[in-house]
Amino acid sequence: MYVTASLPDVVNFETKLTKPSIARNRTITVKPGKHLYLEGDAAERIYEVASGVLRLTRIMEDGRRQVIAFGYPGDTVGFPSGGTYHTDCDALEPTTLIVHQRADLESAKGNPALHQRLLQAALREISAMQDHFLMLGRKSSVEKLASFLQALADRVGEPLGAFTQVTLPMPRADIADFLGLTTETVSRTFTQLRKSQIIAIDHVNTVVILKPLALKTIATSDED
Amino acid sequence: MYVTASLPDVVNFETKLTKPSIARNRTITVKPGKHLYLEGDAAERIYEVASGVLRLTRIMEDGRRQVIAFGYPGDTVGFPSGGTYHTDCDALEPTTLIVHQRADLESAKGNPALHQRLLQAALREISAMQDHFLMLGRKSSVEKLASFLQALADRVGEPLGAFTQVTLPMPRADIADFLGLTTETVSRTFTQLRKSQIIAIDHVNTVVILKPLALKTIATSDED
DNA sequence: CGACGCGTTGATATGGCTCAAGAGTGGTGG
DNA sequence: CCACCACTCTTGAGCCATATCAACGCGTCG
Repeated sequence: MYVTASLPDVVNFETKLTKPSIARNRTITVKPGKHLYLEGDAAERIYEVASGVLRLTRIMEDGRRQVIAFGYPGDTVGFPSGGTYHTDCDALEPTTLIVHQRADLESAKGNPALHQRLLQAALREISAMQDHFLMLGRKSSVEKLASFLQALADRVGEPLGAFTQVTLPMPRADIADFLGLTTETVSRTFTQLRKSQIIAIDHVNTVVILKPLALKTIATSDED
Repeated sequence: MYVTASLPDVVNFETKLTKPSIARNRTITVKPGKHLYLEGDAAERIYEVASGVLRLTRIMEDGRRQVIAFGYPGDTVGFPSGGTYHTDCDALEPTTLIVHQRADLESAKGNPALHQRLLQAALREISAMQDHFLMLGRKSSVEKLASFLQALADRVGEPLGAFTQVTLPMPRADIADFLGLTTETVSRTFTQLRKSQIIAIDHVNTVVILKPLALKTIATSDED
């Protein structure tokens, strides 16, 4: 109903143990465009992003879409509720994931340390989502985009000379659906930030932050 | 900075045991306008609403506000992240709460059953917030208000003859800040739903749902 | 080389915001 | 019990930010 991908060829399992403290985990890889899970699927596994980027989306019958989150390395996705997933999840680039069992989150019996890790990830998730609410509900388009770039820079920015460079693995439409805007508005807002010399756009998906302070000021013209 | 209430007189503790399976809990009451906690406070307790209604908010420096959620009986609030709360929380009406210790959520040692309950509450919270994203990012004002009324009706609606009645303990401004609108737009949208005979407004804060189907259709003109 | 997908830009439309004025509503004190 | 006041809600008029509709450029791939 929501997607074209068929599940069986979605993932490639490799039986590979990680740290002893987080034993029994496997690693899988997901290729761009392939779905890790769909809304409504039975949620038996929880995934920790090791490399790559995931995209979590919610889609309405009429096609309107909301990108709930992007999953970067260190993020954990697939928290179940009522035994099922509540978003779709696919990969924006080749992504490797550490697979955990739902039971590892929901019970401390098996592996207390892992249980603790997953629990803390869920709590961080709640906190992050609360931030995003403020963004969706109360920020202007520049503030939204500035916040978004700021967050990416803090998280996965790479130094480029004296500046910070951010690579955007997602198309404009995804940024729009994440921020509650249209692609046109996202594009215009990029242009606006570029013309005011706050950012430079190398390649379409490569942003250099020229004035970190100015960006931060716009992004947090509000932050509590 | 954010509020006028002083903390010390916020709560009234009663040492009262509840079910044996959830022992060691206390009940507290919070009066309307009093804060249960503020953003940034050390999060040592988690609260389960027994009666009344709570309001969770996030406020920006310039005063813009987002209502993150309303806490109705059965809801659990105060999930910590990094040891602190990430919203403000106050009461809309006299509210009684079951107090849990942060440790009961973060460790299964003390009371496994309670630990499980709190964990499931956190997972439900994540799921509920994902729904709210779609609302904030992608719905029109009528859709937002209809969804809001629909959710309240499902949750706390009371039969009134053949119809369902919903009491709104919060002012229009709170509904606006929850839905990412202004009070004026909320008011106009109420009028719109009233004029189209979908709802009736008895007293300002008492809504009767006349056409449940029509309301649901508007609310989920999108639902995935 | 052509076609398609994505991004940008332009022109116009519009939903919801802002500013402003009134109408309910509830509380308080004379 | 009523008069007043403060506050919330509603309604109106106009405006503005973002959406919509449309054209075009650019890069990629067959």
